[in-house]
Amino acid sequence: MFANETLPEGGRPEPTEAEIVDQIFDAVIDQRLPPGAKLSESALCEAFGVGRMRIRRSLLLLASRQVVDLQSNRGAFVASPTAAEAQEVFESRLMIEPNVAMLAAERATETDVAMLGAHLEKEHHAHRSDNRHEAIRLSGQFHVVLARIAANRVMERMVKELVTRTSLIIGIFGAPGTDNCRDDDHSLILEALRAKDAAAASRLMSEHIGHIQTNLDLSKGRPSTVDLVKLFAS
Amino acid sequence: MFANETLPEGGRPEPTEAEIVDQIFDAVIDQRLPPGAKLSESALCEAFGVGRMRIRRSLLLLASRQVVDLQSNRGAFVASPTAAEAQEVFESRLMIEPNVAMLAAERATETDVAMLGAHLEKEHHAHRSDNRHEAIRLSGQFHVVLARIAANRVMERMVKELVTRTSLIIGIFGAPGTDNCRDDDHSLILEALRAKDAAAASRLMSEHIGHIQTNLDLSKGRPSTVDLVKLFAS
DNA sequence: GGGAACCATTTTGTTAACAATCGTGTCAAC
DNA sequence: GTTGACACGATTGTTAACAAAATGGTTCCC
Repeated sequence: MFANETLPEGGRPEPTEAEIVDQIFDAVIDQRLPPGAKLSESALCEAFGVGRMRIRRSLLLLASRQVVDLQSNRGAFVASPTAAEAQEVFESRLMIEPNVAMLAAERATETDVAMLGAHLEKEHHAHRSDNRHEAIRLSGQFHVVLARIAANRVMERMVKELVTRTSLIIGIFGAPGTDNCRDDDHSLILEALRAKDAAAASRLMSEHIGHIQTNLDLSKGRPSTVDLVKLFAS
Repeated sequence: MFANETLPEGGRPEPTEAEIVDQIFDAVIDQRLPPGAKLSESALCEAFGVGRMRIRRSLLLLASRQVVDLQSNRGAFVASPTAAEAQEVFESRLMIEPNVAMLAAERATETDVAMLGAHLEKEHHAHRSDNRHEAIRLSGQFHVVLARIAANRVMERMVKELVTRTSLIIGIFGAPGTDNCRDDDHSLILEALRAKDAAAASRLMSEHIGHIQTNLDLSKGRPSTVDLVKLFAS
């Protein structure tokens, strides 16, 4: 009679922890959830329609991937990477993603290339129609799709985490107007995949990450604990 | 009166989740916990002297790092990587660790080199005294220490996870007698660090991981679900 | 008027009891 | 003697009530 027993009443089928985590990841990537945002348990319970236990597990998983900051007796907050952490994230991306792009170029089937092409098309479309959140989300997702083409789940998880943290970093250290990924770079990488040119894919990815980093000002940062002193001086 | 309120009675000061996770990591690395071992909640509660809640959180964290396998309504088991997963782990290590070694060579202070030297000395000692578990543990730890010298926490966490999973892989696919890391390789890497030769450190690490992989037979593996069919055919 | 202490409310953390599921052993039937 | 079903025990999963901590507002004192 009922398609799913766990439907309370015409609602949705009770998201699992992984789904909750993914949704929060996406919200962080496209900057609907800014760094420092409070993630109160009760609000999340209502938002996802699940019990507190599941929310707490999800928050723990998010914390284990450095996307949320779990403060004792205070609650969960979207992480606010420091300049030092930002440095580490980009350093890691520069270590990992060129190799991922290389692998992807070696392993991409025609189907993969077509899929990535379609993804890029959506990216362009979102850009043209000024759909900012969608554009940012797809732009980050591009890197994850590439990792999926490389067919290495370890790398895929890693890239997803790093892309998400990069969104937070851009939110803190980025110039307000600039995009995080210029999609021209993505187009070039797609071409390298299409040509099965692994070396080019690797090089282009290095440059691409360099471009992202260029648009940041890691010195501006967010108040560390001493900011109050500066404020007091003025 | 009492040094710590949370001492039940002369016991230890209630390990935190991170400590429990670390201890289980260590036990997996030095193969005291073999792949597939059952990790029952009650046993762990008793072992660590903590409540069930903390154990469950720890298991969730371990599962999120692919070190334990959480099966619904059945319990937690130490992970048993498949051949495909093993392939992904080594692929990832080959992407990451040469770069980590490179960074470490660039950034190692004299103190770092001395510390790593001391670590290697302990490694040799454990080998000479046939302390198998200690030798394996230190051997794996070497890679983590290197990542710490590279001063990148993202990479450090990653390396720790990959080293741990490698121990499981060796437990499944490795020849029983062989060591996972030949410490000669480690000595060479230390020399590269001492000489601040980043390129050599990177190359040596690549070769080293290749050596580990050489001692595996990814075809032997453990029965997948289809084994019954093969058995039936014979 | 400003500041500090106090109390109330809200939110998080923990504990314990309950429910559900799985594995195992037993018993009966074929 | 083997196979199937059944029931028991043990272990995991969930829920709900409780305890503790922090935030915010109020009041009192200086």
